[in-house]
Amino acid sequence: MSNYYQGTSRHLVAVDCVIFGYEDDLLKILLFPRRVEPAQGEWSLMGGFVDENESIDDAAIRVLQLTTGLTNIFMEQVKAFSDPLRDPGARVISNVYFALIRIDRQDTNIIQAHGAKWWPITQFPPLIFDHNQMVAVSLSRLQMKAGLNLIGHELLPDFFTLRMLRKLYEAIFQRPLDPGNFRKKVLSLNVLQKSANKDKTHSKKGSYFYHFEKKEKQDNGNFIFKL
Amino acid sequence: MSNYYQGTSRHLVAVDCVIFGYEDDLLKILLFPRRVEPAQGEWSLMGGFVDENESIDDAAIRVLQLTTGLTNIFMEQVKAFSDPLRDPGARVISNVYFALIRIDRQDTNIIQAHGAKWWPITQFPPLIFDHNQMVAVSLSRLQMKAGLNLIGHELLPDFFTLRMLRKLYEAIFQRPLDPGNFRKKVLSLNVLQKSANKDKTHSKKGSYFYHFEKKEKQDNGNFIFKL
DNA sequence: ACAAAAGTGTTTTCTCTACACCCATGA
DNA sequence: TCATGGGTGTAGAGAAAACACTTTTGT
Repeated sequence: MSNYYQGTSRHLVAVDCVIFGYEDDLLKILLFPRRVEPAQGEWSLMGGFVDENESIDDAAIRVLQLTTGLTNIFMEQVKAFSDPLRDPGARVISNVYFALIRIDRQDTNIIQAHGAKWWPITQFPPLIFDHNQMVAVSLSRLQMKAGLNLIGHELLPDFFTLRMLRKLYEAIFQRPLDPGNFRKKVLSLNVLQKSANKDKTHSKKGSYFYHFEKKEKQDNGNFIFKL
Repeated sequence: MSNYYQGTSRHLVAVDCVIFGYEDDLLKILLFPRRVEPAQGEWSLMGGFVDENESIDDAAIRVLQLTTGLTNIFMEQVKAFSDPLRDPGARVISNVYFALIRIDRQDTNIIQAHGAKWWPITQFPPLIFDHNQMVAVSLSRLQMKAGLNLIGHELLPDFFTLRMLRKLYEAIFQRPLDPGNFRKKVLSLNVLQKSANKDKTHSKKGSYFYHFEKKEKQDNGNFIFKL
């Protein structure tokens, strides 16, 4: 084997996770007070370093598991942030992931042990380093994904009303959507199954709960919503 | 400053570039015979390691400059490939970029000095490691981008016919496009300026040359073509 | 009875698509 | 004049948007 690889720089490589959740009709992100210097105590995304023998995907999965107690989370690589000066503590190349989790399923103890807090995407404190930018890029990636596929499975409880799904999309795209048109569009995709029960908390009439059909015949390739 | 960053693994970080060009009505990629072991002599993307004090963007720009002689190239980060075993020579995390260059502007000497060769995207030799996958992901990213913005500025000569632009899109999406509809759609974007000259090589009547207007008022946010 | 949200239907507008058809010109 | 690609026009399908209207039920 050659020594081609010798004499070249080696880098600290990290992952940072933009963790999205949905609660109280609001799209939220999970933020943590940073435990170490520099910028100790300030709000940041949760991250961690990539180990010798794991892929960065695996590193992100590990970080998510440690911070939320959840496995099998939907998650997608966003992009790498690599300005040599982005982290004043050291030269760290960070790979950003966005994750979608169901807040109702998280392990509250683990979350609290980290001092983590859910913040609305429309109103969260300033973040360290380039983490604000990471959130912004992740949100637009989430919008892109939500326009391509019907998400909700990843963010809502098993059973949800069309109102909830619409509110979720309104939170993601940050604009109101016509209830009637939304309903027609979503149901035309034939991936939702109506249940027998109704949610009566928001209206006298009540709205039916739906849930996602088992086998995902998704990836229709067409856009659901204009962005 | 804390020693939080100590004791963590350091990694070789590389960039690999999927270089797209357009020639003879074909979308092509630029491939290189690998100069070092392992897999010496086999076809691969051009890549290089990220130095201590450069961003990975800068590393990609540097690699592009070294291999094509071009600066100021359009280029976009695609994703990181990080399987610990992806490179049998060492554990290397590679960030893939796709670049769009005008073949007519490249520095032929530099290209030839590397033994590089342009291959049609529809027919190129097997590549080393996970480079085939890198090309596949980059192509679909290119399709996404071409559907969002009108590209062509990055791949075509300054003056081009609508035929050329259409052929480019046909090459990118790998399907025929209706000439009349394509013309109407593209011209409705109001970013092309008709010139006085005609190209008579493809028809007796000749087709006008167009060029992109100076100030890009692009990013209309809407899709140009269904994917 | 009424208010309020769930749910349905209708109308208008816009875009995509297919395809017919005219135009210009070199051979 | 005729074949060929350039360029224009048009009719139909389908989707999106706007919005009127009906249903249900707790208060």
